[in-house]
Amino acid sequence: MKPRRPTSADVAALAGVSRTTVSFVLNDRPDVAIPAATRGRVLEAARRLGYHPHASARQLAGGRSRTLGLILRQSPEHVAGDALLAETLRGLAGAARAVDYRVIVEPLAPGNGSYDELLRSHRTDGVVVSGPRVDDPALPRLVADGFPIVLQGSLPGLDSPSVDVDNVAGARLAIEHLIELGHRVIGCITNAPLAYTAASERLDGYRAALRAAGLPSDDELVVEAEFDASSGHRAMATLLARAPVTAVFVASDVVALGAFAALHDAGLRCPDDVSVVGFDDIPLAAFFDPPLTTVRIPAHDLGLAAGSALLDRIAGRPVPSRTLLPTELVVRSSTAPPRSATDAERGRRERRGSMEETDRGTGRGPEKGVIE
Amino acid sequence: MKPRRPTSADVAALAGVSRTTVSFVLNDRPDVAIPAATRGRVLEAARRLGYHPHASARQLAGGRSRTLGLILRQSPEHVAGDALLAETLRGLAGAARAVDYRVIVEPLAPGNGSYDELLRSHRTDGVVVSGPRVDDPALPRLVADGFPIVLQGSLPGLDSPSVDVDNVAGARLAIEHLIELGHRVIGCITNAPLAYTAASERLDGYRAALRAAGLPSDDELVVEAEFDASSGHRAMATLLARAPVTAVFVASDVVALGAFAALHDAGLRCPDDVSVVGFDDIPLAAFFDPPLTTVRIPAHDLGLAAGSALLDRIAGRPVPSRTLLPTELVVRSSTAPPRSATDAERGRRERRGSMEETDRGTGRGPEKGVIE
DNA sequence: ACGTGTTACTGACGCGGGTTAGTGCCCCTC
DNA sequence: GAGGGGCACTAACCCGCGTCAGTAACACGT
Repeated sequence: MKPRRPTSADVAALAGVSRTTVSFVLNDRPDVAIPAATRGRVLEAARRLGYHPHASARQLAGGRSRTLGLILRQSPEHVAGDALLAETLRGLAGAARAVDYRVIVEPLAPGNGSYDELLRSHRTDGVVVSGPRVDDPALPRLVADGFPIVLQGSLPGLDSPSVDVDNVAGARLAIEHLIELGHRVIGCITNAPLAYTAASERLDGYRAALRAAGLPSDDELVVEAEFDASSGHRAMATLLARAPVTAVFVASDVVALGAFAALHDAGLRCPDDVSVVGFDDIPLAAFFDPPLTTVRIPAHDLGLAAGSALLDRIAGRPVPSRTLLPTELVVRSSTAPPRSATDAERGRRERRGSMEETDRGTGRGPEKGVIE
Repeated sequence: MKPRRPTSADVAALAGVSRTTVSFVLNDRPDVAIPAATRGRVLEAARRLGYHPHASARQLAGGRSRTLGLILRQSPEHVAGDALLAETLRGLAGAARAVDYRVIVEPLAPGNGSYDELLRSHRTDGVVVSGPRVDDPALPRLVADGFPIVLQGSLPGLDSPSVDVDNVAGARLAIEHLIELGHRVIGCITNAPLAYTAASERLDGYRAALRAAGLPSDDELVVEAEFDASSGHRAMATLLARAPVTAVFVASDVVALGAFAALHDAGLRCPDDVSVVGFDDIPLAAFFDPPLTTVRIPAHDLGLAAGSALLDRIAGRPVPSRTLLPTELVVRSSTAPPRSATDAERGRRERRGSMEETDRGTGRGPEKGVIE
C-alpha cells in the first residue's frame, strides 16, 4: 500500500543510469563531467519521485553529520531570562543553514547531563558552548581530544577559540559616559556571580574606566547580582544602603529593571537622583521607565560569528583564538548629570520627554508606520 | 598516528565476542539473555576503548533519527521578542532528552526557506511547528504525507494534533478580573495581527467575557498591535484617542510595556487612571512599573506537552487532537477599581506598596536569600 | 541412542548513499 | 589500422551498526 520512500536506486532506475551517476549529479561534483542531457534526466527523475536523500545514510558515508550543537551551560533561570538568546540562535542557525548545516540546541544546566555524547557519537560535527564554566570537567577533555569547539564567552586557559562581545570596552563606554556627565561616585551591580567571566570582565571595564579618570574604585561600590530582576532589586537596595552613589552601572538590562524598582521603593527617581546605565540593550530596554541608557550587544552577529568560527574550525581553516565584537553605547533617558550639577529645569524635561527625544524606538520604531 | 575512533567491532574483538553480542549488550535488549559474565566483559571493553556508537550509523540501521525539530515560523522580530521561547525550548528539550532524543531548532521566517527537508530526509522524526500560519503551503502537504507534526498554537482545519494554552479562557480570566473591579469600558490591544490564531483567540475570550457580563464589545475598543513594545505604544495611543477606557486588556506583556509608555506620555497613571492586564507573565512583568497584573502561561509545560505529544505520535501512540493548557491570573498592581469607584487612599497605597504586597517576587524572590 | 529443549552466542545481510578504480566506446592521430 | 586519449559512465566496496535466522554445545528424559 504505502509506497516506500524513494532511494537513489529508484532514481537511477527511472533515469536509466547507475546509482553512481545519480550521486554525481545530485552532489554536482566539479571534477566529474556529466552531459546536460543525462543530468537533466536524473534531475527530472528525482523530481518526479520526490526524492530526498536520506540524511543518516549521507552522514554515515560522508563522515560528517552536518549538524552543529549549541550548548547552553547557564542555569535554567538564566536561560529563561536571557532576552538575547533567540537572536544569537538566529545568527547561529543562519550561519549554519548557509552551508546546509542544522543546529541542535541543548539547554544543559551544569551537573545536569553532559554533551560528550553529542560530539563523541558524531551527532554533531562541533559545538558552541555558551556560558562555559571553569568547573566543567568535560570541556578540557573534549578540547584535548580535538573536537571542534567554540566558546561563546571566554574561559581563560582553555585552548579553544572563543567569540564574545568586548565586555571590558563596553563597560568602559558606560562608565565614561557617566563620568562625562559629571558623576564621581559610581556604583556597579554585576550581571552575575563573578565566576562567570562576562561578569568579571564587565567589572574590570568599570574599574579600568574609573582608574583612567583618576577616580577611586571602592569595593564597597560593587554588588553582585545574579541574572534576574529580583537580584537586581536586592543589589540596588544593598548598594543604596552602603554608599551615596549618584550613578550606577548595572551590567545587565534585566537586572537594571530590578534596580529601577529598588530606586522607586527608596523614593528615589531616575535619572534625577540616580543615573543608571544597563548592558545588553534588550528589546524592552527602550520602554523601561525611564528608557534605559545601555550598552548594545550585537546579539545576532555574535551567533553568526560563533557559527562561522565553528564551521571554519570544522573545515580545518584557521580560526583566531579570540574574536571580540564591538559594543555600542545607546543613550536614552536613564542618565543625566548628577543633581549637584544640574538645574531643576533639566529634571522635568527628562521626565516628560516625548517618544522621539527619548529615543524609545532606538532607530527601529519610526519606520514601521502607524497602526491601522 | 591518530587512533581511529573505536567501532563496535573493536569492542567485540577486545571482549572476545561477536559484534552482535556487543550490540545486544549495549542496547540491552530485553528478549535476549546475556549472562552477567559476558555482559561485564563487553561493558568493560567498551569503557576501556572509550566507545561511543556512531549516531548516523545507528540512525541508518535503526530507521529513526532520534531527533525532533522545532520550527519557529514567526518573524525574526517576533522570535527576538518572545521572552518565553527559552522556557518552551527547555521543556521540549527535556521531554526529548528523557528518551534520548535531541532537538534541532530552525528559526524560519515565512517565505525564508523550508523545513520539508528536515522531515523528508529523515533528519528529524517529527517536528513541532510553533506559530503555524494559514499561508504555509508546506504544512498541509507534510501532514497529508503522514509526517508526525505537532502544532504549537492552533490552526483550524488542519488534521494534526495541536498543543496550546487556553487563550480564550485566559483572556476571560483577565476581563472577569477587570469587571469584578468595577470596570465597564474595557479596551483590548491584541498581541499580534489577527491572522495569528493566538491573537484572535484572546480577542474571542475578551468578547465572550464582556458578553457574559452583559457589556457591549464595541469594535472601536479593539486595536491590533504586532508583537513588540513599540506597536503597543502606538496601539494604546490610538485607543486613548478613540474611547474613554478605564481599563485595557493587552494580550501580551511585551506589548503592554509599550502601552504603559503611551499612558505615561498621555499623562495618565496606571492603575489610577487606567488599569492594564497583560498576558504571558514574562519574567520581567513583576518588575514593570507598576508590576503588571497578567495571565500566566505555563511556558515550560507547553514545551513539555508538545514534546511528549510529538514523541507519542512518532511512537504510534494515540494523541489527542487538541491539548489546552490552563492559564492562571497573576494579580499585581496594574489593576485597581476605576477612579469613580475608588477613594483617594487606595490610589496612594498601590503606588507605594512594598515589594511583598505588590507580589514582585511572584513566589520566586523570597526564598533566594540575600546577596552577599 | 535419539529426539527435544535451552542457553549462548554468531554469520551475514541490509539500511542508503559516497567514492574509487575501472571499462567500453568513439574519435583522432600518425 | 594500430595506438593513444578523452568521454561517459558503472561495479563494487565502504561507512558502522541493528537484526534475523541459525548453529554449536550441553542437559534432560526415555
